[in-house]
Amino acid sequence: MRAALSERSGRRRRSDVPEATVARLPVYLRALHVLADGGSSTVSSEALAAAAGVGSAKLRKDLSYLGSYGTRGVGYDVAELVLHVSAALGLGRRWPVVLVGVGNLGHALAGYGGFDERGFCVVGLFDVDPARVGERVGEQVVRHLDELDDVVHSARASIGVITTPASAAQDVCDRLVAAGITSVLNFAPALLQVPAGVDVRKVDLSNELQILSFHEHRKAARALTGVPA
Amino acid sequence: MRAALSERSGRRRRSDVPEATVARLPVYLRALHVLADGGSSTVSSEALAAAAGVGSAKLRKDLSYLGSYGTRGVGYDVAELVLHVSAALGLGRRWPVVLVGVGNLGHALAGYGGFDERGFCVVGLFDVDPARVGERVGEQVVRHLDELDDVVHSARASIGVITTPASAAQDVCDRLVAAGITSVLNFAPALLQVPAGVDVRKVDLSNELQILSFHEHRKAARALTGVPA
DNA sequence: TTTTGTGAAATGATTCACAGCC
DNA sequence: GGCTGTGAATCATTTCACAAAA
Repeated sequence: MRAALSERSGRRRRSDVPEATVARLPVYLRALHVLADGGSSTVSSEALAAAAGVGSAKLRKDLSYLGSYGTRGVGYDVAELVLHVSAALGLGRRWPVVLVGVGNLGHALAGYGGFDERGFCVVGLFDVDPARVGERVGEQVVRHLDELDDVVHSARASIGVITTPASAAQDVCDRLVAAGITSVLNFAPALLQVPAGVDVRKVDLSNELQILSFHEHRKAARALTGVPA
Repeated sequence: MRAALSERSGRRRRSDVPEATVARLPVYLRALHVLADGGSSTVSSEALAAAAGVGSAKLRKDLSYLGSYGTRGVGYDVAELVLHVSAALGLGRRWPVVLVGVGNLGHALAGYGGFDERGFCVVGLFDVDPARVGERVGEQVVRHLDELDDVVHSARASIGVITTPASAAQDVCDRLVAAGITSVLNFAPALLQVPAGVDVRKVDLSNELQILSFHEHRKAARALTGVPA
């Protein structure tokens, strides 16, 4: 028996897009920008799908969750589709982002130019190491983590990036959430515990390498077992 | 009409693990190491699942693809399971890795300690910028990209990491593949074209942020539309 | 009694294939 | 004639729920 949600419908609502589709929208958006820069004004699902590295049927179905923005017999208007995909991704505004942990990786990410071009801007860099506090990185000066609340509130930031060692990640995450952050991008190799309503995505270098090594291993085994192709 | 593969069976073979499961094995492995370091010698699927952030049924089914390594009524032997999961991931050996593009991000990754602890070792750093060639980073000296073939062959590397700008990524990828690399981890925001038999995984900061902004946007919309919980 | 391992059911994602529109 | 949008079919993944083992 479940608490009565306002309709336990199996039907998909107009505004909820499958997770798998959401994860591909940024890819489509980037492909669209490339096409626009290349001078295309319209594009077929076939061509856009090729540029994005997916099948055309998948692309069309993905876009259909956002609305019906193509023209049969013609294709999609590139500029128009950029707007619709951007809107779906919430890129009508610029999102302020705070980053905690200004070590090697934090430095690299803070210096990454793509931030501003893609709808985000770094409004605060934080660390606990006194040797790093005060250092200038890009447009920002590294602040002590104690100033997190002030910055998150005054910049109205809701997205935080964690680039600390694993041992500090949960504590930092708790402080981010306490300050009002509701989306976290975690580069630390640690599982983060967060309250409901907070989204976490994780990026982990060694996980990715281990997934590749699984496949390498399998390929090597195949070669030995004598599978020709 | 398809070329006759040696049996077009719908049945899953003993040694092929679903992709979704493969992607979780590194997570389980890390959780197991944490448990081992904490002194646990056995663990139940419930406890390991909690440590890994998944449901216990999913964990058990995932592990069941590797074999039957638990004891009913007891759980899994931590040390033994570490060995089995490591073996499945192909971590019985150390994988040599080459990295191309020693900018901000390349520097950061090259300096990342976790490499060696997790079954990998960097055997070559490459760049085309003469200003960077010769620079010492960690244990390695940055080489010119022209030396790629030599190093890949002599170190028998099969995994390559790309941390160049997007504009160089495809060319670098082609050179990696030509040198014999068959697994690529791509940090450049570009779609890579590779021949069959080569695996590519992509990590993209702005994609991740845009996925988060999608959800932030939706949360904000929900709040306005007056959804209480 | 406790906990695994796993068929079977349920859910989610992808692909097919074509009606409908330009 | 060409291409989108989308039901229906297929395929993949997750969850359920319980028999079997220790």
